[in-house]
Amino acid sequence: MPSEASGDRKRSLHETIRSDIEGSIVSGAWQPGSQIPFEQDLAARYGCSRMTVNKVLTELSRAGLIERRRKAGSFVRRPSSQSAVLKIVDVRREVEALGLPYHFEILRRAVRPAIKADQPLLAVSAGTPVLDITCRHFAARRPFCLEDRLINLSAVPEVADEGFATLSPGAFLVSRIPWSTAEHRIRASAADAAAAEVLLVAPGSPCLVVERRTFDQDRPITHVRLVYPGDGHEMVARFAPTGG
Amino acid sequence: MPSEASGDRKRSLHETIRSDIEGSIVSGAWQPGSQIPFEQDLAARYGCSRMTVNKVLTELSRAGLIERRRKAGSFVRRPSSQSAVLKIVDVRREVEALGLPYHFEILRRAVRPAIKADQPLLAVSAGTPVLDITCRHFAARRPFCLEDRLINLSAVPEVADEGFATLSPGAFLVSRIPWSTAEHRIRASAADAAAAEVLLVAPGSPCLVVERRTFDQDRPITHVRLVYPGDGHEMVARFAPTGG
DNA sequence: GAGTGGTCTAGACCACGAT
DNA sequence: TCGTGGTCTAGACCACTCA
Repeated sequence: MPSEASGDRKRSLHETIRSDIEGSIVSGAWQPGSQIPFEQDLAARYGCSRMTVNKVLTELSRAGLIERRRKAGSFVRRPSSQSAVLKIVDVRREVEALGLPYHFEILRRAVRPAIKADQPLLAVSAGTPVLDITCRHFAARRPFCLEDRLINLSAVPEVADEGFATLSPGAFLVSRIPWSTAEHRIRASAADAAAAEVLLVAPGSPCLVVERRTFDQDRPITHVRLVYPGDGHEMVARFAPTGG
Repeated sequence: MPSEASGDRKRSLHETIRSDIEGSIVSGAWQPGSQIPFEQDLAARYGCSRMTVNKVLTELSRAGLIERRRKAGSFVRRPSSQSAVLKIVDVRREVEALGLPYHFEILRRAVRPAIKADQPLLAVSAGTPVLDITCRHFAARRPFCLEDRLINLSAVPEVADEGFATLSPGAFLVSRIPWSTAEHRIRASAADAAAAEVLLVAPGSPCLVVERRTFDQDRPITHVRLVYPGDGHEMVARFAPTGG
């Protein structure tokens, strides 16, 4: 199994091991759910110490390719539905990173009880008070992003009194509210009439839509949908194989 | 600087160290660009071996929080403009995660010298041999994704002889080639005529476009553009703030 | 040249969890 | 119970790079 193949440039031992295992998984040679060799066996096979193998398997575990259980061993993880792990900061930071002046405006704001249609977005029972807010972000005075947000007021009651004079709803929440989990969805979508009007694009033109649900210990905090118009917006990411 | 605070029982030493350093960085106590202590100093400060500190700093480096240079030391990285950090495994795994049968086909394949137009995609000098390949991925026999890929043959010469009979180009590369960095761009785009025909959608309909450039130690390996048709495709991500 | 990070070793002890 | 992974050590050598 050790590759030691011809033409391999100078690679460290753990890189070689990792590449071998990753290849076996991605190629399907090691099926999801199947057990991979124990650390000791891999160490013997590669003629190295267990630490070196452990480093590789720990990385693969963090990367989500394998799952490890004490006493049981390590297993190829079933490809989870998550195809992406994503971090997003704040629209303001996003705009300023482009070197453009930023401002935003609140288009709509209402405190109301949650209705059934809210539940796929914000998992609260009907009747729970929510803050329903729409906001438009600008970069260099041009519409940059449309934000529709629901906030669970039973989890964050103090938001009801916030005027969002300087901080946008998203920035306010980030600064005040702890959260434990977030879930993102990214997709391409055609602009509907309302979004097209607000974003100054033609109806039906492609938009990048980012939806995020944020939880604190399984308690829903907020749901936000960000609509970025047209080809203009790119999300750029740079990362290394194992890093978070 | 060691926390050693009350109630920190359950955490391992390297978690404690990581948390301390991460805190100093995100709180702004350690400004971007400033140097952080050497491994030996941190080891002495925490009374542990250099390996333990090295593990933490390697993780932080992979996570993009710090930058490390031999002889010079480790430094707090300036927050980059990246709005997202993203991991994508492989289209095959993506499809199988949806519980759908997967297959792919090679639509076009050519070995040719790089031209100037390639340079924004793959940073190789003109004339360098590249493999230019187009491939269509299917989920449940319906077009799922269109892949246009350039591979730097001077970095990966063995790919020129690969038939991609069972492994798609992406899976093949992952299984064979080490990489140190990848850069992703995600955007919404209107399907052009060619893509629309191959993906069986109407021209101009919104598509999710993911572009990825992969490097091994600053040497370009491959550029790939994945076009996912319509509203159908979502990238879902779940993550926690700690960034593990 | 000298000092840093990058990697690796050959041990060790512990915690967890399957049996 | 007892084998596995999780963690840590106290060394070591090498490669890179700054001075």
